[in-house]
Amino acid sequence: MRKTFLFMDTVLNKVDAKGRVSLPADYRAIVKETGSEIVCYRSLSSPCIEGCLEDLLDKLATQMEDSLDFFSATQDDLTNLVFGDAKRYPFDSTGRVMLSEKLLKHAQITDSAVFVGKGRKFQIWNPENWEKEEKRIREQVLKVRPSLKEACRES
Amino acid sequence: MRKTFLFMDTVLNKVDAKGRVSLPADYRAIVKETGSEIVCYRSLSSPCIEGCLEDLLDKLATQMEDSLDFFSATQDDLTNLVFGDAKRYPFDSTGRVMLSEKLLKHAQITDSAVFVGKGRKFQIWNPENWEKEEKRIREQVLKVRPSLKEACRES
DNA sequence: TGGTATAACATGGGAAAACATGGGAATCAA
DNA sequence: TTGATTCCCATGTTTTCCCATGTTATACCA
Repeated sequence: MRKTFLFMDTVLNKVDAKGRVSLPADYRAIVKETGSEIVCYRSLSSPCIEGCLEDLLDKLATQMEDSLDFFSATQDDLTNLVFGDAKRYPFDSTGRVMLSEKLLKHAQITDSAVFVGKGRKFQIWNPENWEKEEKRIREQVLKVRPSLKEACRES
Repeated sequence: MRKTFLFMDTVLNKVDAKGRVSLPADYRAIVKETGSEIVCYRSLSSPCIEGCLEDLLDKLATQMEDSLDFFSATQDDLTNLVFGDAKRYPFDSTGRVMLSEKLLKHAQITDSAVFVGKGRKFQIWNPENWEKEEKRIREQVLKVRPSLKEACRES
């Protein structure tokens, strides 16, 4: 049994006519070993799909549940947004998930998609969009190089 | 056997002439696997129906019982309202619940309803109302974005 | 090192199961 | 009896499951 579970690497896969995509093998291994499930939702900040293990969202739900604040308005908004958009995406015996119309549209994905590891989460991008985004990020990082340490701590 | 039980996603279903609605399949799976029951009540803050597992209300009751002086009188009143309004909603063999006149009226639901996941709870909205509400929430959340980041980083 | 066998993987397509939904019969209460 | 509620069956659609194929990566042996 391994100790760490990190979504890594960048993998390009095809999206077929039914909206199915192969989940990278490494990701599938994580799901199997943790006994959890993949959950996806529209990224709040970028035109991409974001995914993580259901465990992560469950932690969030437990925090809310235990906060002794059953009727908080702020919590209400947040939970609606997060859980209302998220959905389980189990993969079949060949390792594919079926992404919904809503997600594909948000990420402008048609016939192929790029999986990008982010540690505890991962993202799914339209290939061209990701190319631009990666370039943007690299430039941005170089620009703020001196305070790079700082920036990483934030996110 | 899964580890986590979260109401998620946004699902639009029809309400037939008898007042019956299909409970989303994922929700039914949760009910079956937990052996609990769906409980619904009128939301205190919004024109919608709120639902959860009976287990959750039991937990709320326990919290009230164990830390009486911890809660404000207001919280106490709110809890009374919920328990006074809540009722079990079992589903039939085809997976449908029959929502009461009272609930439907409160949520202004006539011929279709939207189920919105909230983690340990879920809501049922009139489709048009939900559309407006979601827009409102998105704007609201973006406004307080920094604290959202905070919340996500935690988990 | 080079070449081959083997396994893992991505992907296409079709069959089977699950699902939402309409309608009717049976049951129950006023 | 009337109206409402529960239960069951029927149908069309969507989703899931499973088999087949080609490709890539890995392991093995000479």
